[in-house]
Amino acid sequence: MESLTEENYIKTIYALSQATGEVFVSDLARKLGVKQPSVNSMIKKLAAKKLVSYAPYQGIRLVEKGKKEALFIIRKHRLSELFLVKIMGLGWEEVHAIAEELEHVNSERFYNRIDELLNFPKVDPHGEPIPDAHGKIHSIKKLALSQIAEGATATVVAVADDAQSFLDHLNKKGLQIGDSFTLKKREAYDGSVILHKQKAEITLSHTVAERILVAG
Amino acid sequence: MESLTEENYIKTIYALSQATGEVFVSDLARKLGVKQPSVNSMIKKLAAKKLVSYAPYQGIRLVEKGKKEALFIIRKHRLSELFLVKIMGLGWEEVHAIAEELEHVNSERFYNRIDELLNFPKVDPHGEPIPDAHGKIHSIKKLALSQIAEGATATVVAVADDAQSFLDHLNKKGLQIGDSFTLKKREAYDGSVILHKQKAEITLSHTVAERILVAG
DNA sequence: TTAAAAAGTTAGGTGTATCTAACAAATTTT
DNA sequence: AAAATTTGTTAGATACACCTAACTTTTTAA
Repeated sequence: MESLTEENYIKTIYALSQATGEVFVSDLARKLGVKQPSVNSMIKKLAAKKLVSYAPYQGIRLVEKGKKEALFIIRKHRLSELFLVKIMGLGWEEVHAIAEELEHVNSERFYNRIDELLNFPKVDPHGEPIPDAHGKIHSIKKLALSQIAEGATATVVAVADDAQSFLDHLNKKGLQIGDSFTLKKREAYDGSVILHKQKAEITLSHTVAERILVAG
Repeated sequence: MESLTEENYIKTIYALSQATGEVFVSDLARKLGVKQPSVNSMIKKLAAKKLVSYAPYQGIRLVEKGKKEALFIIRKHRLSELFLVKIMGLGWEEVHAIAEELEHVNSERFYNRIDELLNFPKVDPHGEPIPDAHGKIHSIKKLALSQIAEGATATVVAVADDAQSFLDHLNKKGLQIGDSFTLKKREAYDGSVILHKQKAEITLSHTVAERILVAG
């Protein structure tokens, strides 16, 4: 059984490693709003518990046990969000903060019941996959952004082109792996799309949209 | 904003003072499963925050601010229990433990929404009154079943014990909140009672009858 | 009314999670 | 290659909530 703090570290390590691959002490400190020495000692502790592996300047990595932990926390978070939207009738933009608290509730019974009431959902309101009761994530179908429907919400999960120029282009547009958006409009004559990502509006050509893989 | 630990102290002080009037350091230590010195220093802290007043050998008392705190925690606990039973479909005997965790969730929005969905209920699944959004309690006079007269008719409104084993016992006897009955006979030698509930005859020991609260 | 039991206190110590200050190692920039 | 920046470390301190051991005060029972 991990402490609330340990849970937050593990969850954040997972999230950051999904987003950027490598997780440094400094990244984690920034994300958690604590100072580096705090992260340093917590990482040592998590490493001693065999939840993470770590070598300076090479990043923190979750090992099997830690990854499993992370998936269970994420399961609780995402089920909570969906539950708050679907059953409690709250708005998807206001549920994150509440789910941050609910995710630390310690009751298999509670979460399995939510799962059941929601009919074993595969994704949360942000389109993120929900790990099942065994901690398994059902591999999400990846779709080209160019193929999704107007009005649909999705999350960028991969790119189909590794070229520097392409990635630079995405950076300039302000789009990266992990970003969720709603497809606002598709122009019929050239297939370009207008996305809404949080408050920003992003326009992408069909060529670019074809190379972005989304799920949701 | 109080810490989780402080919340638990305040809630327990309230509960014990309802049950027995006076709350001693030793009572609180026993109930919370900590040692007396721990309670001693926490009480000092709560007193410094003007949440309780305390004099050795005279008991701990919640002052206005502390009482208000307590009522809000109790509101969250009882709304959680009712919510777990009514909306999540869990059994009344299994919700106490989950509500212990939910009650520390920090979201007015969440609890007010539950309140709304449940249509501003007055009592929880154990018949205990639920403080409203302003911390006000509307209560009815409750009497121990062990104290009512032979021949009298009454309705079960609450239980004075949340223990799983006790609730299971009541379920086995076929008695729940809201049931009406007539007290047919009280055995003089051991205080056990025989109730008639519709056509059924239910026998309860004195110990059990003491823990069932009824309204006439 | 004295002895025993219960109630409460202080002193000093533990583990957790954080901090600042000072320093060291690696990477990036110039 | 030197300088600057980023990244990471250790050492030592703090607040919290708990503990044990030793002690005192009050209440209760013999």
